[in-house]
Amino acid sequence: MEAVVNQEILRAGDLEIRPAEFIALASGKRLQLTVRELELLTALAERSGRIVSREELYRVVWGEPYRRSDRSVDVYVGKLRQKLEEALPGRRFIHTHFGFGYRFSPDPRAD
Amino acid sequence: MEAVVNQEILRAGDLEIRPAEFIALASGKRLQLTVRELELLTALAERSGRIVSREELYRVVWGEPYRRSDRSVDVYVGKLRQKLEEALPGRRFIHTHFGFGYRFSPDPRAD
DNA sequence: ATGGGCATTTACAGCATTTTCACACGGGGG
DNA sequence: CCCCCGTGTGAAAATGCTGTAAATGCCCAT
Repeated sequence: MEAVVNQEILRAGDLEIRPAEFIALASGKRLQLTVRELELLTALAERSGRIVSREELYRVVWGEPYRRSDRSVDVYVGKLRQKLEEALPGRRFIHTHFGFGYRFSPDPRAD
Repeated sequence: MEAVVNQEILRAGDLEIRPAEFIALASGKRLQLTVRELELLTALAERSGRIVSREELYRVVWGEPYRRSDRSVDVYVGKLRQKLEEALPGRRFIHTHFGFGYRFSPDPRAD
């Protein structure tokens, strides 16, 4: 399934994402994310647990054309990590898989 | 796309390979492979049972040009054996055929 | 027009992966 | 039984990927 939907509410640990309202909450507190950041986080959370390639992420969040040299995904993953770390210190949601891409995991144990 | 399929799940004994997700499992436990390692394992598993020449393996995994002096395939077969041995001790999946190449066999009896 | 916020691009250091290399081993033909 | 050449292995060298910060460009509201 290409993930469910935009009217959905995504939960992942202490995180709650409401794509329809352009809102993400960390332990009930609202995260100050930009549109891109929110969309990237949503895309990752919708694919929770599996490794997602930059190519796929770029396609979904930015829309089609993707050049191997484009580092946008990396940069935005960095920004997300920063804001998530600030909101929920010590947890790590987004994992790097060298050569493959990124994986979102709500569960600290499944790392 | 090369040969069969990326959406496929390959099974071989206690091994399971999901090329689409960049994952290989040994008895359900996830193998920590790099891109090359995973691609080589996939190439071998897709040709399970037959002897595959270095030339063919190199062509499929690396892409064309192959020099007789290149030992990359050997080195990576070594790395795979090491990681497989660690995950599934005593089994032997990749067999050497002196002068010809390698053969992948999921079945311990068919050696 | 100007400033502010966001998106994108670039630069670079650090490190994981990949490739290359040297050497020891061993199977098979003579 | 020996020798030769193909092979396994470990490690060094080269390559390429990623995290981070900072520069640049873009758009909108004022």
